[in-house]
Amino acid sequence: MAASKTAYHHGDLPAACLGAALELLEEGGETALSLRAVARRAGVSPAAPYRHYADREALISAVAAVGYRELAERLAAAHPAPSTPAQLADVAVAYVRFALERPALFRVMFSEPCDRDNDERAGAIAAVQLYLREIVARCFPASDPEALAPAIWALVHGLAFLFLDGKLEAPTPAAVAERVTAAVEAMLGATAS
Amino acid sequence: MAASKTAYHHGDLPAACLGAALELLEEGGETALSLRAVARRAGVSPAAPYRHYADREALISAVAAVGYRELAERLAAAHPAPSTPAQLADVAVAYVRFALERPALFRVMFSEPCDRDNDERAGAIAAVQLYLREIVARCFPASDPEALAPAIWALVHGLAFLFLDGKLEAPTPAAVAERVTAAVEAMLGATAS
DNA sequence: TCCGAATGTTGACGGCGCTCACATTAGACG
DNA sequence: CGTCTAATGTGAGCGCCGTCAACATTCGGA
Repeated sequence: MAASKTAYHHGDLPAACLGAALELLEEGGETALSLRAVARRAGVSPAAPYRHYADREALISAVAAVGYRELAERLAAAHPAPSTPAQLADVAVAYVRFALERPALFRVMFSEPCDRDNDERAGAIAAVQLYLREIVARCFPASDPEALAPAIWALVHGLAFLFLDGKLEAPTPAAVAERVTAAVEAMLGATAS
Repeated sequence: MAASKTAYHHGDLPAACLGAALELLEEGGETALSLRAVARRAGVSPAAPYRHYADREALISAVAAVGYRELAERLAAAHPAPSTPAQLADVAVAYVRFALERPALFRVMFSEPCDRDNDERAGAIAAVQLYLREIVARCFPASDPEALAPAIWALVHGLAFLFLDGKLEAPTPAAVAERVTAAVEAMLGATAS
């Protein structure tokens, strides 16, 4: 739009690449996310993205960062500040639902060695951990959050991946939600009582 | 060895490909596992593997199947028939340790859409589920295995991936084991009591 | 012994990530 | 308002990849 007059300089290639990458991911999965395809979609030569992203990994990290933000929004929308196991289960369902609705994005967020040098990703992870610790402290005041928070994250994260990879089956989103709440309550209901 | 006289027909190319694939995976991670590299290592032309594996996916599925067998062995070695939460925790530690010691193989086993048409993979998954259900029935006779077994698998599986992807930190294998047992007991100790 | 089926080779196609030399332009500075 | 530099995009090209089709070789049964 703002750059239509020149046709040489794009205007905002970094953002355009990010958008194109997210679209490609949605449409064709991880494999469809190639730098060349991104460049094509942005209407630019194959080498242009390299001015803004060091390599494919860098673009993917940027995509992952977007994913972290969207996941955080979804969790907050499920419940802003859960304080009971049932509310925690709602957040867990939102987590798994996000994974199943945007599988490629979720995989990009978590299925990579996750280079430490990316501050944005590291920050997002730290934020998740802090967020979880608060929830656990509210829901289970008697527990040790240092042990329970990672355990809960692992439980939910594991459910997400097992469903994603077809290791656990559930025909409908509602069935998924049911199995997730069942799993969470099977573990945490007991802990709470 | 047995095929050195002809030099045209390999002798057992499928097995050689599988072996080469596992080696490449160990040495260079997922990215190093290309059909061409496998063919090179097997001392054969790039197109030869296609006589035995329909495509890259098929080879990878075969690799994954090997991984499932090895994982099963490791779990059985940790404890043949766990019947207490502590013994279950040992199995959990073995699971996570396997993931961390052979990260690329573990990723291949679980980080793929897992095409349904592969009986071998589907069978392996079913076996894991059955195995787990038995353990749960032994450890927590009062519980509903239908809900608890997937939950436990998810917990351990999630721990494995979070460690693998650097989302949870632990400097040494011993520290990993400690965190895993802590997580398992934080959840299951309460359930058992 | 001979012939078909199984197996391996050669060569090719398009796509990929990435690099380098070059072209174009924006924007700071005089 | 002009000029020069740094930022940005282009084009060509490298080696790798997955995959296929046509061809060569060999094994095993009739």
